[in-house]
Amino acid sequence: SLNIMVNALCKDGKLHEVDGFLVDMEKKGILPDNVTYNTLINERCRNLELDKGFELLDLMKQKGWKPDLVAYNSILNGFCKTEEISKAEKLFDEMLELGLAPNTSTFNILMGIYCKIGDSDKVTKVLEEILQHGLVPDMVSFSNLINFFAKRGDMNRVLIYFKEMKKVGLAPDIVIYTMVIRGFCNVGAISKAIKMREEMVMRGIPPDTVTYNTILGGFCRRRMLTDARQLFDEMMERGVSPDFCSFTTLIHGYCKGGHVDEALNLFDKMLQLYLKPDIVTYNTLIDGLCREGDLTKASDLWEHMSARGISPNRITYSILINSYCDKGQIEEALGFRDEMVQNGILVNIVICNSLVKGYCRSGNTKKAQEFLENMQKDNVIPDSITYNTIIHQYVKDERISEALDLVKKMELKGVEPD
RNA sequence: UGUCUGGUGCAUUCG
Repeated sequence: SLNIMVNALCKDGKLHEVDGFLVDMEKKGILPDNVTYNTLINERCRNLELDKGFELLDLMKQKGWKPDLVAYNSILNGFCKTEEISKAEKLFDEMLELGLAPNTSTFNILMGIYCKIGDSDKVTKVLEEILQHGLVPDMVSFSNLINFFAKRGDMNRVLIYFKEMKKVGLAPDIVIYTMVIRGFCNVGAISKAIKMREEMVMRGIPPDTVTYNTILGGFCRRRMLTDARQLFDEMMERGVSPDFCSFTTLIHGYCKGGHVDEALNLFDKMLQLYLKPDIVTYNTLIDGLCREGDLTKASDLWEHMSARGISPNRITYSILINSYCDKGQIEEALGFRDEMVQNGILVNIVICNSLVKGYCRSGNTKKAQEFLENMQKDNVIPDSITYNTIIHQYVKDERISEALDLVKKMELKGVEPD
């Protein structure tokens, strides 16, 4: 019951109240046990306070408790969250030396790290290790695997794991199905995505709003706006209400398809339904309007947004900056950048790349190249897009030798030309 | 009583 209380306090984010509570309990003669310590260690690690976690680990040893697998898993998870991979790997080896047999959770934590850094070989290896240790991958393992490979469009792998999980008696849930659908959409296999939706319905898992939004996004990316609209209407009929994401997705589709008018209609409809547009909705529309050259409406929306208490974020600014850069109006773009920085938002690589383009378009490749050199001072490292932008401009201007020089330069800097 | 993952929408070059 002490542990239940401690656990409840941790889940409520009231870690600071735990110490007092433990003191009170100690007066009554109730002492923490290893589960108590594990709970606290885990909470500290989740809050990225690994040093505190280790302190607790020492404390529990002092009190005569032997840290068990759960304690180590918590700390391992802490290293995972802070992406201290070598420390995590070291700790894992230590666990083995201590004779602590890892469980599936241990491997899931490791797999999580490799997913995060995008190391697909290691991800696969962890799965093999699970099997080598005589363990069984669980729902979390499969979630990780399917999510990871679906995002990268490796649908062969996704289907292998999807089948495998069924084989070991795990029923894919709505999230798994949606991840698979998203993967198919990403590789443009819309019909397979739709088949998946049918399968989930057959298995008694009706698609929810997120599932629909995923398919909607797939249609929109492939410019299948009629299908998208049909699906959107179908949602209503089936009682799965479109949410603000559904609207934004469709608005995005219409904007990219050059139907900003229809996008604006949807925006009105959204307001009528009392669905609150968020910053993404506004950004999407502002981008669409800028591309149309309708700066009046774009700035109307900016006002509308501000009036509703939503502040422009880095992407909002990048949209405006990019719009001016496209037109070669570098001074206006720089003005917005300055305003942004004054508002405490830092430049990033996307914005710098836009500005490089702005210099190129205003006929000043020299300035563009200067800017490229200087952006490192802002802790922004030029990437292949930065170089490509200028190279393309040189090619367009038939200044081939300068283009080749820059290719050499990017190779020298360790940026891969494509 | 304690440990692990999760699904949808916005900006930069070329595509």
